[in-house]
Amino acid sequence: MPKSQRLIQLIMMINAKKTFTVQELADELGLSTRTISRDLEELSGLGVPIYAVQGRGGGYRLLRERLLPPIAFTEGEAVAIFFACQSLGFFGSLPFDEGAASALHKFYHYLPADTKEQIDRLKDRVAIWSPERVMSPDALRTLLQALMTGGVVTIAYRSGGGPTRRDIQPIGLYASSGYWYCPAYCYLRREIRQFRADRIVSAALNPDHPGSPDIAELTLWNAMPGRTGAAGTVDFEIELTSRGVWTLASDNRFGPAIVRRPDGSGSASVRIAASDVRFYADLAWRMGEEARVVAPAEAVEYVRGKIEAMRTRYA
Amino acid sequence: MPKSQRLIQLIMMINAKKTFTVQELADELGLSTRTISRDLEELSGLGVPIYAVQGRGGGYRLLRERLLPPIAFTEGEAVAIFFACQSLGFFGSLPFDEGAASALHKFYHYLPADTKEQIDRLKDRVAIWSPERVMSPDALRTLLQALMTGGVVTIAYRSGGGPTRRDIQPIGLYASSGYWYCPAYCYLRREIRQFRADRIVSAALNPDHPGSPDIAELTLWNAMPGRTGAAGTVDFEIELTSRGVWTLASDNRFGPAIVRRPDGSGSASVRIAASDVRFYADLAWRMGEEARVVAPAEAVEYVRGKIEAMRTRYA
DNA sequence: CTCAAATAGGACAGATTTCGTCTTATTTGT
DNA sequence: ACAAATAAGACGAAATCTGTCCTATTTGAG
Repeated sequence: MPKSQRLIQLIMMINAKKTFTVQELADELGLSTRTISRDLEELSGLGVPIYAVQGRGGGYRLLRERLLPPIAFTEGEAVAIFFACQSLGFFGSLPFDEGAASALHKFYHYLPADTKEQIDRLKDRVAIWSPERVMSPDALRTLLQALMTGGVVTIAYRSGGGPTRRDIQPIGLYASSGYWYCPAYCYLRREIRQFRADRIVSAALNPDHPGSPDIAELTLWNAMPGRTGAAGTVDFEIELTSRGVWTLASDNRFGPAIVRRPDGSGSASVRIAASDVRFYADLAWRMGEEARVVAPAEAVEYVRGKIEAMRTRYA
Repeated sequence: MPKSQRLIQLIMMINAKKTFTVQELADELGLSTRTISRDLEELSGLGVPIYAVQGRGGGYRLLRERLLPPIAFTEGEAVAIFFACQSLGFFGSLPFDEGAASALHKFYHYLPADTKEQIDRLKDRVAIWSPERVMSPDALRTLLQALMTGGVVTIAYRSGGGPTRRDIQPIGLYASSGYWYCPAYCYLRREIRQFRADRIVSAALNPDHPGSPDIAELTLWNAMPGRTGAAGTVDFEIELTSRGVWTLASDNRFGPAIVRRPDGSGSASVRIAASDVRFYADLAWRMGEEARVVAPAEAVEYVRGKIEAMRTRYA
């Protein structure tokens, strides 16, 4: 095999191992150690971040960097990666932050001139915003670490009923409309719950609590549909003004269920878990006069109660 | 220069040009055309996506791919890029979709085994969700294209007052809490407006309308603060129950302004543009009994009116 | 149709690099 | 002190690479 090809093969082999000795590589490639030694020297001069540790137990190491072999990216791919990393940056306070930032740099730097131009033009014109970046990334980082090891985290949580302290075993971590949520098994309540990361006041790995392997195996996808409509379902029905139809059309809960009338107004009926009635009633409440809850009776009563409460407050 | 280094230099040179002839490279490197020809052959066999066009005016071309030189990525960077691309995918209906997907593939494929494991573990446990993916990416793609060329787009828009048809010149494109917004100069209203992409029924580039160069130079950042509080400002003041404090603490408009009382309740006062009073009153309305608008009087009246309207509707 | 500008690729001798072996020095953990 | 590693110089033999000189083929332009 010609040297040029061997070097590339070497990069890949190095890439796959963390540490290695010259002897190992020499055996694998059927070459003398001297040759490999020279090759590594050359690679090093070429920018591959390896370094040598002399002495017994020594060998070559990768400088905590894992190099990618010279993959070719499409222009489109490069642009996509750029924006993906950029939006990750906008998200603020998230586990991969620095990684994304430095990748962005390297990436941009090595891009051909005209792709750079294209990116320059778009970079100040396209963005993915997340409304806030108030929380510290510490909690997120801890949760992420627990997620990888399947460990348990002790958190101080600002819940609706006041601050609590509890052990949780994270199952996943997801961002939605600007917040990070962490579904986790709560050892205090003995069930799977969702925690909003910005309400976690402090978080620390709990090394004494082993955690359950069963829970460590759960993923976002099979933990989420936990909304087992245990107590049965009801039909939630609302009347909408024409403006209400317009506003709610883009809602992903009601939107698809809207039935429009010729005059522009409409109605929507969705089947929901009985336990979610209040939640949906609150959704309808937000719409103000544009929506009127028709069923179930419980929801109508709830809204009426709310109206009366408001009247009293504003009397 | 040894061949191995020359090959890498060649990759970079190729990367910088779109097309080139063997002669050019030979001159630049001071080698014979035959050698360069052989080198290119080798590079091609190595996976560099070049192809040749024979005949007069021919030469070598890059297969619409721009290769990156062999950059080394940190493990952290690789993970970050992976998730960045993944979340881009979750966003659905966005211009860089396929690019991100295929980059993801290449990336994953070439990753070292243990980084792969790490990613595998996280991939089903960490996600950035966007609530919906209802809209077709066509409109977005058109807007993006106009953004790059500084062109004008004719859109059919489902606005609050009913469907309209207008020419707009896009200034930017951003995603926020699950929606795509396009700030653009509207030739119908003769001012800069925000359009929500999912309300754009159809969009097509308007080649007859040249568009204004001034507007093409605007970016998201200098177009957004257009909220020039022309008509003066007012203090918007609300009272909060303790639960109200808890809920609103994470709001980025009111959150920082909340003043807590010993009993857990609180109040918040923010200075806003006079024209935004209704908007803020609606925000407060969503909180139901947990918040009571105190000032300005206009907002209090607005809420009272809303309560009465609700009473009537639910009578 | 013809010409010029490209790539495609074979053959071969001579130049150059690469490789293995041998050697010595140095570092470092046990 | 020893063993296991890297570091690096020297040198002849082997392998590769390079340039030159070919011939074919493709393709656009006049």
